[in-house]
Amino acid sequence: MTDETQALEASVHKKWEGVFIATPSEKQKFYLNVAYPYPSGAMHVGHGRTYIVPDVIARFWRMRGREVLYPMAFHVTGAPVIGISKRIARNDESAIKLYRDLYKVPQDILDSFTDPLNIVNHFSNEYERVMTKAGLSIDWSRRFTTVEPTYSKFIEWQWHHLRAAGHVNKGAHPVRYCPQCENPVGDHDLLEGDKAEIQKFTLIMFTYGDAFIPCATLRPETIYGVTNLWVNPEVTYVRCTVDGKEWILSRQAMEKLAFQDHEVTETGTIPGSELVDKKVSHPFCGEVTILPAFFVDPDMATGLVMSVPAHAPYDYIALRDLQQKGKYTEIKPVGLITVVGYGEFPAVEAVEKADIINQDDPNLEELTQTVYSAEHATGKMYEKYGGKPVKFAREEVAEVLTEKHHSGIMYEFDTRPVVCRCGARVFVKVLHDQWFLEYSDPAWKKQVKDHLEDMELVPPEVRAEFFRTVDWLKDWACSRRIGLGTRMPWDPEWLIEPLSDSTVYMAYYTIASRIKHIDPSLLTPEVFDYIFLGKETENLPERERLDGMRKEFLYWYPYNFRFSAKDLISNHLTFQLFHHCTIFPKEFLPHGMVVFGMGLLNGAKMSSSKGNVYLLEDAINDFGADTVRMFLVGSGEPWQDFDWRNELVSSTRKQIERFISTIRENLTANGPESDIDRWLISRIQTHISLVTKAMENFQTRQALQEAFFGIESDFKWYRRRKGLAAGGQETMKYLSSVWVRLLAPIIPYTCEDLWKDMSTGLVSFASWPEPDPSRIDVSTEIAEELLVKTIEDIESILRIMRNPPRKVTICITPSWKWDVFTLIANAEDRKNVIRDVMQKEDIKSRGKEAADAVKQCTNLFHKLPSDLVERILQNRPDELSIFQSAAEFLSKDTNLEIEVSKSEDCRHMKAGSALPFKPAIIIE
RNA sequence: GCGGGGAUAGCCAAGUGGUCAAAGGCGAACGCCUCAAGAGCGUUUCUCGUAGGAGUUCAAGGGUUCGACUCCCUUUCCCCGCACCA
Repeated sequence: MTDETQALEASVHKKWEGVFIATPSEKQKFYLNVAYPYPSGAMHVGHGRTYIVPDVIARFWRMRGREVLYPMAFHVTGAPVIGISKRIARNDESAIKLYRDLYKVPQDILDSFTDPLNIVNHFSNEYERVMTKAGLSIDWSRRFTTVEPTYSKFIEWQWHHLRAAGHVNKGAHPVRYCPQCENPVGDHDLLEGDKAEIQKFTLIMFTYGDAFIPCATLRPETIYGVTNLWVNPEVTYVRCTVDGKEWILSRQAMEKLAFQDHEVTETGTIPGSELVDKKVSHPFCGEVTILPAFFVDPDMATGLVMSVPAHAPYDYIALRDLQQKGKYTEIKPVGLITVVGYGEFPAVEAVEKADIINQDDPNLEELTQTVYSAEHATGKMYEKYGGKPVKFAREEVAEVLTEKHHSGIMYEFDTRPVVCRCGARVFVKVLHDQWFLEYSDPAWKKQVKDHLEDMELVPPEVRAEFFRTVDWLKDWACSRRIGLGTRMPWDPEWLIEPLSDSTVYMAYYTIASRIKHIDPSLLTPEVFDYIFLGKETENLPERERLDGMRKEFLYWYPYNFRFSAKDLISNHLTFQLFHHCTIFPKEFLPHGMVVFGMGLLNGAKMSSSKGNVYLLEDAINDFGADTVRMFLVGSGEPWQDFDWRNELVSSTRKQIERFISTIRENLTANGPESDIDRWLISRIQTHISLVTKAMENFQTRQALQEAFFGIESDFKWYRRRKGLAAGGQETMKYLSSVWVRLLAPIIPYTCEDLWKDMSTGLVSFASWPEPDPSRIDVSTEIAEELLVKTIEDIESILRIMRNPPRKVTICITPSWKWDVFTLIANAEDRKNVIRDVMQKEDIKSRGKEAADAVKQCTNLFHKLPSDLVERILQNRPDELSIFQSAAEFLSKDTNLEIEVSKSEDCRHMKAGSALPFKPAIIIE
């Protein structure tokens, strides 16, 4: 960035101090907001776009005379900063490197990061500083963080309502858990196995003497087909008391169950080999034998497996292996499911068909999947087992087993190992007394869907995804043991989960600057009931202040648009609808959402940990804020993914410089006005309309294209037509004034600076240009279009000519061809138009010439853009005088002698090929 | 795997049945200007073409249609989400 730009930005900043504070007024409001940041690091250019695009929209509506509220706050609840501060305290090298080198945190501040609050405080301030630097027109008077006592009071109020509505309930919940850290672990905390999912197995309890042997299965309905159990003879199993009952299972399984809600005590061991050939029994399959199998993994579920050879390829293969050695030949598969495309024993069939050799065959896994999916999709239980489709029977059987036959649940990862960052193995732990938000509630879902129908969603493609998300959401564990945040008002042992304390804060913004003046201890739920719901209670404190807040809320709410990247659709953006629907009456429900695409840096994902980031502040320092803004806006529409490439940014800088010098020159222009001035002014009206429309639709890129390049290219034509003559004084003033205002939302610094020499006041609050239909001059525009097209044709001919040209003759079409063209264009019946036209006396009399003209005009009609055809029909141009008055220009422009004549006055054979809007061109 | 969205010239992108060889920007080439460089301006940028034209294209394959980048089907590839995490 040059010193000049730096000085410019600094001087503009002074003018903007405090001016974007939004206050309710007589004006119509426009309230937009963005998902607030979690300030655990520095902003990069991807964040930049997230806040700059809404700023462009905010600036646009402000200029259109709306009272605009664009607030910002900081989300500091949750656990990440706690981890960060621990790592810094521990002197973890990669953490130190990230914060010291990439985020450029000074050493003394870094030292203070051992307190997590210092991290978020530091970066909140950084965010505000850099956002301001980027020219964001944010009302900072409403800034808050989510750990302030005042905000906590607001959250408590919100949660009272959620609970009163019956949406918060208690339950147990399986989570990934690290015994060493004594904490649940998320994806980010995992060294290995971050894709592992928790699977829910049903434990089928086989009776073995006085003990149970539990077998874990995902397919409880197959219990009817069990022919034997599998045990690994090389493994030593344990006997233990589980919740007062004797179980036999692998040691690993015992350890796992201890985390899953069971009281477990080891009482002895038993070698697997000892279990071989022993009998177990279950009411649903009778007595079966335990057989040896080496595929049984003691670290998978219970370490003992029930065998259903009819429907499970592994079981069949293991059995076949044994039987081929002449053992257990009396055991036969027992079928229980009919499947489309398979016979009595699908697994047997599949295995034999695939030529599986033994139980170590690598293709077995895939084969198993195929059989399982087929059975799940089309399988039906035998009549004697209920006859229901497998997908329904599965749950029903599990239920019966649980209720009557001692079955329970065991959770297990689908892939292993799962390892915590600390190096310890991760287990599935069942957390108790968890609070849940019941997003599964169909009635609640319905409320949200009904409201979604009425919402404005940009781009429209995301609508389907929102509906899918609502359908798909299950109960959400919303209480936490660790992290920063607000405590559950009725159960202060628990903290409110961070995504769940950030769903209605858009309402809090409306009162954020006023509520600071009230002692938090006075902020009872009744106070908020009054502010947000208008509910009166006796003895409300600070009545006057509350009235002020009530007024603000009523003025601003509901918000007009919320902006966020698309990755938040499946949680935050949908959550906030759920919460709004419960807490606020219909008239305060969100009006719209704009969903952004993701950001790339040099074609790769931006990632702080991989060092693939470009900090927003660096970008601003390197190129200037306006350049960064214009590049980000120009790289794609908000909902498209975008890619930041440094080498492309510098040309944006040049464009802004070109704009500045054009405006500066134009302001000193002192020429007289002429036809071409009328043309330019006419064109500007169209540009104003198009830019306005694009902005209204959040098409910021389209708006930029139209406002910058659209006007620039017309201006270039204007300069070309003017030649050396000075621009028209009034026209240039008008152009500059409109142009600067149209670009002000996108490059506000540049425009603010230019504006000071053109008008009083700030361009940020100047009125948005309005198109003036009376200044549209259709015939002048048509005339210029004719010239442009003709020049293009001349150039196209010159390009392929070999001999040096000297003179160009332009032959204008006779008016009867215009009549033909008009008839064709207006004809309702496309197919017979030629015949109809040839019926006309005056045309028919011209014979072959007329017939040719009809064909050519038809052709031409199809080639010209339809809107142009319409315009030239309504304003048939006087081609002769257009070319006569432009002859001098054409001559200079082409550097050739130009002659204009009517085609009937011209002897050249080509003269007859003249058509409407396409004069014959003869170059010699 | 499941759900949602995509694939257009070197790159970013506009374009939803004819008006499309396909807007605009970037990049590149050439020309003008200049002592020169840069900037600026102009032209070109799928292939061919001594007259404003012709030919082959819009991920791949198939289909509907007088006609498809645009509608339908299949395949391949890319992005987002798949949860207790901001």
